[in-house]
Amino acid sequence: MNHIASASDQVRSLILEALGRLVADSLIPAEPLPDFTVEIPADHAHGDFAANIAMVCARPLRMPPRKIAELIQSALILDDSPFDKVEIAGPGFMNFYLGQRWYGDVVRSVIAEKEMYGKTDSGAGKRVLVEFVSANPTGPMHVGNARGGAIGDCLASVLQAAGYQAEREFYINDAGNQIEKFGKSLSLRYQQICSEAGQAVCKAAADTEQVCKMIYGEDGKSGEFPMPEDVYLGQDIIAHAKNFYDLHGDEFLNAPDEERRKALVAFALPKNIQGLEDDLAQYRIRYDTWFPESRLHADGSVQKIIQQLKDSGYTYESDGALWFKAQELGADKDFVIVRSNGIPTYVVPDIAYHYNKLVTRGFDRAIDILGADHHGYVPRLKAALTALGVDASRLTVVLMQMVAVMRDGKPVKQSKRSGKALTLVTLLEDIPVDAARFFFNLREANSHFEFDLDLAVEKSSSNPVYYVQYAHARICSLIKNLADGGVTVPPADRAALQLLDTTAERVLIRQLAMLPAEIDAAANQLDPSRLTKYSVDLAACFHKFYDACKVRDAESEQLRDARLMLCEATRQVLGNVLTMLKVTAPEKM
RNA sequence: GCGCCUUUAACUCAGCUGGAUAGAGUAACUGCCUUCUAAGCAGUAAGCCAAAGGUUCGAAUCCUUUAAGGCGCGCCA
Repeated sequence: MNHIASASDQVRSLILEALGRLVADSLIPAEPLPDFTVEIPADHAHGDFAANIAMVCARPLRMPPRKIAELIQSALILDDSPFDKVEIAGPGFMNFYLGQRWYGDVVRSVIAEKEMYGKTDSGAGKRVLVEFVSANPTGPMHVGNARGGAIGDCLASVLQAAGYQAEREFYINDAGNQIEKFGKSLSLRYQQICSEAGQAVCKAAADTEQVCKMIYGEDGKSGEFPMPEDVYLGQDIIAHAKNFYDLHGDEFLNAPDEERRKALVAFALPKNIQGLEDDLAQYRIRYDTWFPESRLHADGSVQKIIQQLKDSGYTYESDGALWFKAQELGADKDFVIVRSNGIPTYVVPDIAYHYNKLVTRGFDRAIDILGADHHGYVPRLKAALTALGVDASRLTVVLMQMVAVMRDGKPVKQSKRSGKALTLVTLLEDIPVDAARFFFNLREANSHFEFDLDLAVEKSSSNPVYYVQYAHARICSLIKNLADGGVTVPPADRAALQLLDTTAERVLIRQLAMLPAEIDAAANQLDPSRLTKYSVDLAACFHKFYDACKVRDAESEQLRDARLMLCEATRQVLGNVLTMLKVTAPEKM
């Protein structure tokens, strides 16, 4: 039950009814009315809902706003409404104040609806595919993937809570140039290991890890084991080569280049993909689908898309390559889809992939979580979909700004190529999953994010996740204490709940009431960080209530029971939100 | 050169479709545990909302210009 939305709707209809009476009594002229807003004022001294009807009517009615407000007020009938009173304030705002019954109803709803409380059906069962992380399987995941993971996973949860049929998907780039590069890198490392110098290292080193370190050297490419420019240098590549060597010895050393690379990729790639799956599982992310790019090549989708693009008339040949007229469809410039060497560029599988999502599999919407460095590519992808006759607005790309990793107050360079970037796994060795997920979801995707390593490693109370978890643990402990004394949470009782009338109690209840509206807002704006912020606010409301109101030693048993119900409702809501964020809700800390 | 993003307190950031005296958390300083978890609460101090114009009853929010920073602009992915 969304008590906020329903109260807000009632403000609107009460005003419209009042205006109708005023017109009927000829107290105001029958003019068409402009739109007006009903909002929740920042300061609750200004009521629980404020309407600007009088101000927006000033011009068409040619009357001062406060005068209009007074007329409307005199015509309002508040009986049977959730409101106690209406006041006129400031330049002509009409401030509506909720009555005690409304507050009690919120608590009753939460307790009755339990883990269902907060869910809405705004999504009307529409099928949405959320694709996120989709990290390159040629190496480990980095900090940016950690952010994308937290955002994408929570967004999917939020959409589900808002009544969408949301699925999570990981797109595996297991084809194309980067796989070539992967093979080349593995092959070179394998050859190095087979070499005399490599064998010497293997004998001298105690284990594979040490072999990797020694071969990697200072920067991964110099010293005894030089590497060219266009390869992956990370130690994980060396480890794969070494493991492959341990299995096969040098039997592939003199094999044709192509064959050696193929064997190495076939050996290493599945391991990497499994690694991604394991690491993400540790990060509490489980995908509905792992979709391999190679499938689109194998089933002819890529070739078919090229033909369809040609048929659309939006292609032309130039310099022996096939170009797509993206500019005519809103993108910044045209781009190549098939190189002069006959190999399609990376965008083609991408187009085929999104076509697969929206047409072949028939999702109503596709949402991609991408790093901001891909922003230039989005209009191109959309242009291609448009050419294919797909409504491009069904694809929404949520861009996340880069994560700036800070150590000792200075930015840490994230070099992907040298393999020295901070990995998700390393990160999770230092900070708990709860903290990482919460932290990466604290800011909206579009905000530039500063990740302070020293702070994250600290595990200190400055991390807001503890603040929220503490509120939950505090309630659990409180309820347990009372239960030990024979006092259990009573069945929702309307009369008792009327007693919750102090500021702290009412503020807390209003915050409980906000959950469904927050979920809808987060789903509409594709911004799951709203829920994280909501949980912090809710925890703050509870801590204040806890400080201001005694439960066990309340003035009366009835009040004690009412407060106990409020605690239970708060525990429920905190739990519901933390579940969505996949952060644990501890019973004690 | 062109495009996208950002600029709010000492630091990290909120501020919903324009609304009433600009918010939180850190850090600083003051108080509050013989009573339900002090990982908490209350308070003090801290701001020319990057700058300048414009739109209107009303602007941190919308428009234009400027400045600073980040990221893109390949027959790489």
